[in-house]
Amino acid sequence: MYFCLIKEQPQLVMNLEVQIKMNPSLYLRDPELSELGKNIIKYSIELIQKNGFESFTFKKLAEAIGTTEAGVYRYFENKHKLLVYLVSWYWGWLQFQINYQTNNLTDPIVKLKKVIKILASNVEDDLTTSHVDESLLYQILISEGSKAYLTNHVEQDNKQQFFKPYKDLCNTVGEMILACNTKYKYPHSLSSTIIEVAHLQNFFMNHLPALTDMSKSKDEKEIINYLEDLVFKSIK
Amino acid sequence: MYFCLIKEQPQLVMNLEVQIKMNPSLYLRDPELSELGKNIIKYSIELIQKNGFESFTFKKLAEAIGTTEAGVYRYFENKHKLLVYLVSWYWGWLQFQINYQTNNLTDPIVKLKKVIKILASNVEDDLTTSHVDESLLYQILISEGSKAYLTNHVEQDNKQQFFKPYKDLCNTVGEMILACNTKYKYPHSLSSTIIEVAHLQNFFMNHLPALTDMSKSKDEKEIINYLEDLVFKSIK
DNA sequence: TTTATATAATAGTATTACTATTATAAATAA
DNA sequence: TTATTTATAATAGTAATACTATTATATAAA
Repeated sequence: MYFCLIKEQPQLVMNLEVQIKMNPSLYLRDPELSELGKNIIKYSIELIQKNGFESFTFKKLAEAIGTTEAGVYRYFENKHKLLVYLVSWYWGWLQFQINYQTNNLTDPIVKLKKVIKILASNVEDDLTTSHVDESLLYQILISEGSKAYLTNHVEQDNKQQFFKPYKDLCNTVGEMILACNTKYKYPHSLSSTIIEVAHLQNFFMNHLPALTDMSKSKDEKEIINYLEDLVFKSIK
Repeated sequence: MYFCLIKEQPQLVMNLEVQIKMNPSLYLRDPELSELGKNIIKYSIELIQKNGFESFTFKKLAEAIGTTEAGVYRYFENKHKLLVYLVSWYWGWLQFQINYQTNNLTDPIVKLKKVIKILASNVEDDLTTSHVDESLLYQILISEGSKAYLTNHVEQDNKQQFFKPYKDLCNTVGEMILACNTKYKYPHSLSSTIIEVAHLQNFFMNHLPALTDMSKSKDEKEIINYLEDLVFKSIK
């Protein structure tokens, strides 16, 4: 299980809050368990989205929060692990969203279309996760997501299960592809292709429009159309 | 024009050498015009491929070559511009390869298949480019290629035409897609998708096999099969 | 009350990414 | 020829980054 519902302030109201279960190897101290920890998550999302991962430092983060550099280091070993934490959090949250939103659907094609839409859409901030702005996190995934695994230490990171949420999601989508056509030969590859291309085309559309055909409208609906065309022609 | 044939050692033999014309904004001094410059290219390819771009520094490069850090800084402003230089060089070289190898083909489908193969294959070292090992450079493109544009300064870089070779290649492949089916709606997006997915699936196959269906064989021919399936079902 | 334990702040260090200054060599002009 | 410009290279820095070690403070248990 990757997520659970927890009660907060049980003495006041039944305030259900979604919490994504994270791999403990990603952090030194669980950021969910303190105000400082939650601020580290909140402000790192803001800073990385605003200035990019390269210019993001723990010193700048600490200044934004009003703590010291060492304060941040007590929670995360380095900025790369913090990025992997944020990216994993997003995959876990997406997994929850997909399960939740496709739960009631029976037609596998309708289901897969819904998933493509979820993968390629900038969501509104989910208010059940107070310190995480999913909309900003989606932007981070587009611009910085692949940097979580494009390193020289991917294989060690993989051994520590850092990419399990991504692989789980890829499996879920792969199964939905097979539900449409059991004979399709590349369910996992197509699944990772949809996920990555959704982000890439979004980045290109906004920054390098010559690499897409969605340059004029800059509308993510066009990316959804392109992906639907790609996927359903492939598995038909 | 992005490439030309130049003569070297004309007094000895007609030794034709392919030279890729590079955007002068990428360097402070043209590395092609001196021994030190050529060594910077050669050893940066070796070091980045071996240890990854993050751990690559001008100091380590200088030590490998036998010069000083400041010696490298005379050629490149920073390591990111050097990466963009290498990536651009590769796209220019690929453009040349594609033009050269599909020149004689008339059937647009045969032509596009050839292009997919070129895009997804690890080439052997092209001996006409003495100081560049294309095979290592291909590995760099897979692991580090997207870092050339996934920055906060993409748009400034784009204004300086840093990504022109990539866009030109994307256009060439896009035209070949249209030659197969003039009514296909997403030639540029499909083109950038093929190029990026060729690299991504290769990386996943070798490092995160759960994200692909080519994990057992680890054979790039399977990536070519997957891409052919994807492309020709899409444009049919 | 003492002692352990957790947490936080201070003050460092090694490395990275550069830059400014000085030195040397080659090319050209007087 | 010598003087002078120009180009190139080496030395020695600096500011910022990515950490770490040590010390201080607060809290909780014995």
